[in-house]
Amino acid sequence: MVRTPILNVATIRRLKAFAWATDRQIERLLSHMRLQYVEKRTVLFNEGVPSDSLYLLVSGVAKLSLRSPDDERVLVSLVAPGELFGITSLMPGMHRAFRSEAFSDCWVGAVRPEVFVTTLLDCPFAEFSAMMEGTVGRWFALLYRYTHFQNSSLRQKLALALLELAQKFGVRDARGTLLILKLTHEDLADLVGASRQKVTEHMKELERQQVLLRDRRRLIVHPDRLRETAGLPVEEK
Amino acid sequence: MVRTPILNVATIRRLKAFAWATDRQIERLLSHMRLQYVEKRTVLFNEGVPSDSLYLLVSGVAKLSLRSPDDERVLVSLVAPGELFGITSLMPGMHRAFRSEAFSDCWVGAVRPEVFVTTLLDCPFAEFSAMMEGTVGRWFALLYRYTHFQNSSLRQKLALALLELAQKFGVRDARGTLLILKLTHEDLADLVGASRQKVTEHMKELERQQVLLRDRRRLIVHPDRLRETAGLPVEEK
DNA sequence: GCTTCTTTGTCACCTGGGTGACATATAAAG
DNA sequence: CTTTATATGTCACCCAGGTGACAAAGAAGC
Repeated sequence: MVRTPILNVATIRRLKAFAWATDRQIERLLSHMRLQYVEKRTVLFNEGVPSDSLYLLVSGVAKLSLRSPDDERVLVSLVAPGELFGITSLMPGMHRAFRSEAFSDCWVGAVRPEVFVTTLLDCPFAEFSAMMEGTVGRWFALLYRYTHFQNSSLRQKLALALLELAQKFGVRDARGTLLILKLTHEDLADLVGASRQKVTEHMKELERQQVLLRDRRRLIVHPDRLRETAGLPVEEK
Repeated sequence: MVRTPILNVATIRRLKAFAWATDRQIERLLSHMRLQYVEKRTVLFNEGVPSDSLYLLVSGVAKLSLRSPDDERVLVSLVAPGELFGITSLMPGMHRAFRSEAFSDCWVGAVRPEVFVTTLLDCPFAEFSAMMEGTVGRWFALLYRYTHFQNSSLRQKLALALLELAQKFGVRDARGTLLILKLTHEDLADLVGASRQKVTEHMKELERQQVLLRDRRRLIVHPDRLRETAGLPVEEK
């Protein structure tokens, strides 16, 4: 039998969660928090689904993971009691980046992100979340790339890196997406953590496969084919 | 000769920066922004230094990098015009995670983070930054680990992952830091993106070297020696 | 034009870590 | 105390990618 934990200000303080908040704020927040028991191995949310809740791990251990190209699970992080997770919910329209599941039996508190922001910060949710997106949103893209690097071949890493570059520096072109940057193979190698020589080899190969082409020192890439070689589900954002 | 760009609301809109802000807010922000020209290869800030400015890339390309254990440079990201960078300045007392330098000649605008927050969001800086730290701070630790994985050997990755776990799940113990978690080698393998077998081998080796020891199925690690095998500067944070 | 520097392309060779296949421990279940 | 499942150890073998070395192309300077 499982004893339901008591969630009050003292518990929160012991967990060292919301350390910056006042007792009054925490009380208000708790009154909006749904506490739930999650059995080991149960999935709380899956990557890709819309995110509408923010979670506080009260006890147990939670796990964040994602599926890599070759269908392996990458364990991104283990969540400790007192940690907030499901943070994509703080950014408007952002979908879950990772799957979350209980690594052991857990007690989890869930709040709506709007409630979270408006109780702890005296500011409209829409403004806060726009701010978050504008500042840390970019870092998420980085985390995305790096977590997906795990268990990927050099070819896949290259494709992933080029995709990110295409989003940032690409302009539409008759032949594909032109990167307005002069990148050497050495730069690319540093970006994906590989040797210059192997990057050269793979770039040649990608050219051969029509995934990209070069006009002088400028790259023109074909995003759809890049997604494919990166082993991503074709289409979507 | 270099022509100084004009920074006004129209320019900002063209750059698609601060898309969520009103014209008035942008005007106020611009009045506090110092515009500077940065020549290719010039370092704007180094990893590890206190962060007191937030930057907007106006033109050119900037580069974020870090030094890996074996003293190689890891190119973490290339920054495009319109992007904000130097975001650690939004979190109190946080030091720069990466070095930033001009990848090409750049024009960069700098603001104090307090000004940034208080002009764009009607809320005290201290509250906002505490909130940021409490929510996205954890994600930075993740990004830190993953960027440092680049160019690291399996042994170093393991050490890095164990360090992170020690911070989250460790309790002081006579013999070191005890991880209150039962982790299988398979879990560790998923965490660092390696095969179970090799993890077993390296864990044995780390035991032999007194970097960690096992009490039944619980791990006791020695953080300082872990830092060392991870190739990190010993001590600090 | 020639010279020099940087970038690309292609080798041959080596090594860290993946894979499959076991044996042995340890824990859980009955 | 058995039985069964799950974790750990160890090995032989293979391969992606690192390393060094060098040639060929572009760029840039003079």
